[in-house]
Amino acid sequence: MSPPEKTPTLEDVARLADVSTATVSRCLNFPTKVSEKTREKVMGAVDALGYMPHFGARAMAARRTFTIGAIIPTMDNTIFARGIQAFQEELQHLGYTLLVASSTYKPDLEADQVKSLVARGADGLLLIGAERDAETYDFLNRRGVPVLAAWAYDPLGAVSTIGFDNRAAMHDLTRAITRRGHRHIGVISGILAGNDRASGRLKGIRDGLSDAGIDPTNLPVFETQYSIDNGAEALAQLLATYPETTAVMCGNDVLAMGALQKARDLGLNVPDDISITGFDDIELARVAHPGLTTVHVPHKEMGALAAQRLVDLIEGKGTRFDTRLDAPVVFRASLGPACPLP
Amino acid sequence: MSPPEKTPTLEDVARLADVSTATVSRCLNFPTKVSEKTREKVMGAVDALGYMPHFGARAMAARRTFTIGAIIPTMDNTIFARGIQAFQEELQHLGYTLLVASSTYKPDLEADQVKSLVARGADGLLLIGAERDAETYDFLNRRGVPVLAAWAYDPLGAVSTIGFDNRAAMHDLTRAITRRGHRHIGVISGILAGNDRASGRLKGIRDGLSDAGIDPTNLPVFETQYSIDNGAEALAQLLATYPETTAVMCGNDVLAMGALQKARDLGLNVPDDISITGFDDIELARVAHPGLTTVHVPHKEMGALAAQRLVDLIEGKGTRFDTRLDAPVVFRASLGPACPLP
DNA sequence: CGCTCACTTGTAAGCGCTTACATTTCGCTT
DNA sequence: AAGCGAAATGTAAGCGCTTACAAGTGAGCG
Repeated sequence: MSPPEKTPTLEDVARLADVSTATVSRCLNFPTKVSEKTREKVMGAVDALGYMPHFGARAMAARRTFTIGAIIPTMDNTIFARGIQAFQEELQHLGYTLLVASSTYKPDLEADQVKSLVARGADGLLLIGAERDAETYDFLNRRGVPVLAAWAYDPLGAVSTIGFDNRAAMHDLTRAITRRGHRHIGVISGILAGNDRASGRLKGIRDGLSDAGIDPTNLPVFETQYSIDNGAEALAQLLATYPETTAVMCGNDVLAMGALQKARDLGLNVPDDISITGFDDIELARVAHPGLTTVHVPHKEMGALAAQRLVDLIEGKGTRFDTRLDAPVVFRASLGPACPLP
Repeated sequence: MSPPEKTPTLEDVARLADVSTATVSRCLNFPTKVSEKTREKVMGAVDALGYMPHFGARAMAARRTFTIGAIIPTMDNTIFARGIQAFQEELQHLGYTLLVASSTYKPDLEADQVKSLVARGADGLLLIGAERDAETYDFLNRRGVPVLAAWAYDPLGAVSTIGFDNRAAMHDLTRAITRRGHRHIGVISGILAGNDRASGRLKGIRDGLSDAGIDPTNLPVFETQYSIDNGAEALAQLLATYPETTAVMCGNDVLAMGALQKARDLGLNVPDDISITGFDDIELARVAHPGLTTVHVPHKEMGALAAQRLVDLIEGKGTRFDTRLDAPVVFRASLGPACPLP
């Protein structure tokens, strides 16, 4: 085992190519600013040495990193995967690198990660949802770091947003359910505290029920962390407490999958005995049996657009963007007959 | 909108606390090396200014980042999520930060990311699987960057590994299947090229069949990327070509889920008409209907141990580790009766 | 009461890169 | 052939932090 060789530096390259460090730097960053001949010499030296610029040094000298940070609540399920994937692809396209962190839905962890990403030199940040401490936004603002809140649409909020209207989408879905004649509806929601998406969705349900003349005051709401198991567990509890329920609206598809499985385990037929709906339209929703009626979130579109907007923000091509996307209801077999209309 | 204030530097803190920059630095990095009194002064100044050390500068000066990079093939499904989650938690515990990149199963993209992570100053790297270009390992070796290959066990390979024996695990599962009397077995595998886990698993199947006196030469193998849809599609093709098949072994749970759904769509009963097995034991496998017989991969244990080993490697507390974990078969309803034993 | 030694603190030299500014080179014009 | 501006290159000053080394400060000791 030979001792690790000193990693080559810009200076080594300069020496080997017999030019100044400035020329090497220019050659790497602005190839056109250098003559054909020297460019070849330099590139030859770069290859020969296997040189790679030291990121920290570059960040320090250039005050730019071409890195963007994203903090997502969880990597544990695929809710955010598609969107982030698209975000990252578009970013790469635009010449930026993505750094992802996961906050496990903890606001204070998120706050720390914001600082850490900024300390790491992130040129901009993608955050999920728009609701968070003003302190965090202040910090970012003071530092001059652009932020984009995705999975959210709030043109009046503190920062640029891109997303859809969680409340409106769930409102639509609720209307579809009440129109089918369902009167006894239960909700399995994600944890509401500090999660504007979850609370927006719940609001949509309540509003939808009101519209249909159903008093949402005593709406059964079971709040639990997003996971299949929790969804299953919640359904069991829900039905134990409110056996008259004919439709269960879940805060996302993962919970709905759990509910679906549990319903089957309980010997219930979906949708004949009970209807179940989700939110997100992840792959699973489509292949589930029965197919899950849910709200389609335009993950890919949102991710790609988010990248563009954020880069625009970073490069000063705008100071505020709010983009609203459609999140239509997708009807599949899990929502079905319940009662004839009254 | 006020202009972004200059972000405070170590020097600002030093000035405010009326000490030298060296003292501030020491105070932050080795609190014990500084007197109680100055520590308070300094920390007061740090808070007052909202100071955060500039990561790049620190990396450059200290030649350490306390950052570890991980490159996983995909974030698109939950295969790696649990393991990485555990890895990250343990890392945090040990005072390190995790940087994740996704290679989308492309070896050359992975190679680039290795370089990028090293340029970013990663003190060590976690890679998935042990099979890759010697060039990459050479590079890492020359740079003196420790690597740990997870989801792999190969004490003779180029680098430290932690994982389980993919071949042996699948061999066990195959034995269980042949013992039930299945003779017509089909395989839905992940892409084999450049994926030692996928090929190890296939080898395990072939070996298992040989053991049972079944010639694996003409074993039907459908190779496809990991996704539910692809699993479904592959099952359809498989059954169209080999209708006599009574058991389908899938390269992972995601493929198996697709196969399960498709089987139902085709009006087949699992396991009465056909048995289906997976690999990984993700949450879905347990709640699926019927429950999926699969190989349990000790994701959490592997992730946590990987963190410890890698940090040991980085801190010079060893130069080579190979850890082998158990990956037992988990029997659930998807593997069932087929034929009475011959 | 002066001296040693163990702590604390300060000084200053980089770490590897970018970039404003100075200088040189080169192709043309006159 | 001299002169000129544009293009190419070099010089050197940082960017914000760590750390070897020097210097200062007291407590404890004879």
